[in-house]
Amino acid sequence: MSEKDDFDLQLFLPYLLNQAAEASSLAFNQIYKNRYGMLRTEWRVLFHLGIYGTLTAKEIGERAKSHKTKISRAVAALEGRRYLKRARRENDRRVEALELTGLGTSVYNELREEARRYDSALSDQMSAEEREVLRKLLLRLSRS
Amino acid sequence: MSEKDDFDLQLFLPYLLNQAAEASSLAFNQIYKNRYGMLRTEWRVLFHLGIYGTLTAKEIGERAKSHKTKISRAVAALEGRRYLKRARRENDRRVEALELTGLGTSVYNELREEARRYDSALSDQMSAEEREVLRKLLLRLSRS
DNA sequence: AAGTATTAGTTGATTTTGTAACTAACAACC
DNA sequence: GGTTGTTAGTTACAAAATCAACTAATACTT
Repeated sequence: MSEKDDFDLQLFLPYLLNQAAEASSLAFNQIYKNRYGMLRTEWRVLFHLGIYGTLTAKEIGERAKSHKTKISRAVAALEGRRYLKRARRENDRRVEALELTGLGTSVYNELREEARRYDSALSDQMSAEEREVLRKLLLRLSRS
Repeated sequence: MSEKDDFDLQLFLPYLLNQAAEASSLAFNQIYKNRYGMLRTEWRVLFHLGIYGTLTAKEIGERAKSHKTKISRAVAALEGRRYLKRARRENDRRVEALELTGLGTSVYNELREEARRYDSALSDQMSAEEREVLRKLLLRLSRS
């Protein structure tokens, strides 16, 4: 424990953010992983489609700041599990509109409820003002 | 942009934290990666040793919450680059005490200065109180 | 002191990610 | 209308992370 140097890694924001992100998503990861065999990018795609209805792979990638190969693979996996379907866009046949199936929607609904509960449990550890400050700053950092 | 669902992914803490963590470490990653060819776990090990002087692989793993195989490989890589040296502990020959070499120390010193600058640039985007709240909450979330 | 259990750390196989090159469709320019 | 450039998405290969099995040393138990 005795430091020979006064740099505090625990206070270095990129490190601290990573530790907090990892610790605070651990239990949620287990849910989509163990219960539905989904990967991180897969649940993100699922949520984007659940929330926005119809999107293209490119749009999801931009929103989630994920590379198109990751999205491509996640979409293929979700399609294989019959959670989503693709529809080529007639006026531009490079693009495909992605949309959840009934099955995908019901999985999304379940996971969304889990997410709500999970987020509440985390948020309960802070006051309303703290929560506000935290969300504001994290959003700011996400954009920078 | 039109949502068909009112769940806000941008406000879901595990997601938001991950986005913020990723965005805010991106530029720093480039520094240790491009300048020293280091990987994430490698700079973490380097920093732990730079800060605490001497640690075992196990201790680093506990502090950084990283699995021992990751640490083992990072240690091997840093040793190969002559950034650290190992010393078997005589009273318990399973354990090795890890310590930075002169070269490792100087790399650590440079990176530490980069980290300080980098952290200041991020912190400058917020008020002193905001910074305080953020750090406090992130620490709390890291432990949970 | 022999046998079993633990612990520190490493290695190998599998899975996942990242990078680059690719295909197919469209756009722009001459 | 043919060449060149761009865009959406996929595929192939390399790099890295994860998980399980392993070795070597120590600790417990009888």
